Amino acid sequence: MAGIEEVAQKAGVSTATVSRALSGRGYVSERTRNIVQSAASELGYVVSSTASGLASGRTRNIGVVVPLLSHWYFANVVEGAETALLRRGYDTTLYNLTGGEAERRSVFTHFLLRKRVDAVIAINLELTADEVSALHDLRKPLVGIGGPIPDVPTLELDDFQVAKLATSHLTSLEHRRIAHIGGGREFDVDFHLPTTRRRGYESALADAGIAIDDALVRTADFTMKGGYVAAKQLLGSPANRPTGIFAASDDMAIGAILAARDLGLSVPNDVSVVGVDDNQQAPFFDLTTVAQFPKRQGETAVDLLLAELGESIAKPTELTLPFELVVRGSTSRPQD
Amino acid sequence: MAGIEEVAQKAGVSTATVSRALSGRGYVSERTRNIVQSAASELGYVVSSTASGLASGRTRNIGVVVPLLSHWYFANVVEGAETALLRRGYDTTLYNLTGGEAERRSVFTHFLLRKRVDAVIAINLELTADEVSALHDLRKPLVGIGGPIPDVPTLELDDFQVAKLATSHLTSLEHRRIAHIGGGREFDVDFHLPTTRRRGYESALADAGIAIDDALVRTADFTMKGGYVAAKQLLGSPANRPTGIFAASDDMAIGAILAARDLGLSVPNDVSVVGVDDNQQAPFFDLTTVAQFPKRQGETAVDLLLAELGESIAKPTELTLPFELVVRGSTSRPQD
DNA sequence: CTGAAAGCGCTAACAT
DNA sequence: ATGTTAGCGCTTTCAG
Repeated sequence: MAGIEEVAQKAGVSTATVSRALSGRGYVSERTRNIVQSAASELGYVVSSTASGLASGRTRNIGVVVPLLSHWYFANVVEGAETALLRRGYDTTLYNLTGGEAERRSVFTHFLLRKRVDAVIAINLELTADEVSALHDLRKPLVGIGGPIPDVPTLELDDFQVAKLATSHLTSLEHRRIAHIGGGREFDVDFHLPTTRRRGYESALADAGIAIDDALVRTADFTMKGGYVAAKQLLGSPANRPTGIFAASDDMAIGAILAARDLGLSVPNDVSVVGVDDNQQAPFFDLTTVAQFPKRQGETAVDLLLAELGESIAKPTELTLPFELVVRGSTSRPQD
Repeated sequence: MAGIEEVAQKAGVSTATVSRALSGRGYVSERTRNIVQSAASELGYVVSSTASGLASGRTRNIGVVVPLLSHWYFANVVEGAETALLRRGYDTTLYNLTGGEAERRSVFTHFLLRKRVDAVIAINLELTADEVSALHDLRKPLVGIGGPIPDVPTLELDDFQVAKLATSHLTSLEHRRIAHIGGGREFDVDFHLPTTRRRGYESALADAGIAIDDALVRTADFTMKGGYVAAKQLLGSPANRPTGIFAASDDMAIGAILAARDLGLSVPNDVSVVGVDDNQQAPFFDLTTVAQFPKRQGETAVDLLLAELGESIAKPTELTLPFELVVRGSTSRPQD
């Protein structure tokens, strides 16, 4: 375990120069840098992050906080962020808040404050003013993904437009009876995603001159099963069966497709289905959906954060996340 | 940002005592400890992990290395590990190796060596002797999940018995024509999981006096689509259609169920299907499967590791991971 | 059981 | 462009 001293000796320079050569801060001649770098790699020298962190106040470690790692979306955001960070020489320290209020509090009052991280990415978390200011007091930059947090730059998906796009796809195919499977009230905490998506759906209907029919709106829990159950209700009703369904997630949309099949209805001939996400299963089920790009979201958050930390990175100016309609085989004009 | 000095002052003791009181190492009287603790919490003092790490050589941070975070299994193992670590006051630093050989090398020759972590959990990675000894030279304990690594304690699932259990479930229901959808050669690197599961399948058949028929063995890529395609082949063949299918993962098993449906075959009446994993979708598809418990696997790895680090934790003695047959509606006696 | 003081290994003025 | 040196904020001997 060689130390900086040995590298300095071997390279015939001072430890300060070694530090400068290896970290890239301060002036070092090309020549010296090369000498130092080869000395370091010959000795297998790697800086001690604790020593460097103590001396400089920078750890090259970013905290990433998620509500539930085992969910497709979060795992992908984290994966994207981790990859981008690693490429820049940063470590990723993960905080998964599945353990309830006490765990969340301990993360924010203890773990994030012990100066292990230079900055924090908060995914889909509505941070309290206290949580934000504790971090700001420590001069830790903070960026959010998924919804507005006061005083924090946040990457947001325009859920209204996403829903409107999905629904408009159906109206443009001349569907008139379009159902919506959205999220229940229990998912409306934090950033009101279910309500916003529902409003987008309604707006698209309004644009097409279609009256809103509450009987065509169901709520579920974002799972396949929830979508299945809701779709059974919608499609089983003898009168007024919808010819199109907009589900607020791919999982629910896939549930709806399976429900249609079980009722002997053909997708898309009898009923068209659109989802949101473009998750792993969407291509297999040939699902038309509005894609969002969680990995890229993680990368963008990293760019934003590192730019704030003063790394030479073009700071993303657009904080609105991209989305895109992916048309596959689950939608078509209504039959007859 | 109070420092240890201020806490010491407020509590009327030396910084050494504060350190001992807060870290729990060394003797401190009950009374003093209480005084120190309240002084610390009143001041909002949290130790600086860099300073503490530099002075003590311990970071209270564990590195977790996975091949692909966005996969159900890995996300769950990491989630289990993170939860267990957080409870013990440890941070989790994540390394996701999706970026290929260069990334892997940089993680092992650089990131893991800069003394940011006290120990490493390697999930489903066949570490080279060099990788292992680099870590051992730094006195970093290492535990593996998923396959044997020389000189490293590793939690292993007995894939042979898992496959045998799944297949025996079918033979015990008196199926005689049992197909297997396994993993292809490209998944046989690292720990030879596909081969081992196939041997378990064959062993169960042998026990039941059933001859092995290569026409009933297909390989796929562990996805729904792969399972679907393989099952279509198996179930579409006019002669010799199997009455049971053992798929080496739930995703492939679900693909097989969907293939059967598309052929107009009923599950389980015309064909029974068993998977491995008990993943999130398994209950919805009413899939009989051999469950493994990734979250618990992560927790067990943490217990093993922290015991090696000298934390007061009962060291798990059983390094073989539990599994369990979960019988749902996708299997029954063959009809006729 | 507690205090004094010497580092832990590096970085960042400051000087040259 | 490089060297000198004083810390960074703790932990841990060693004394008492």
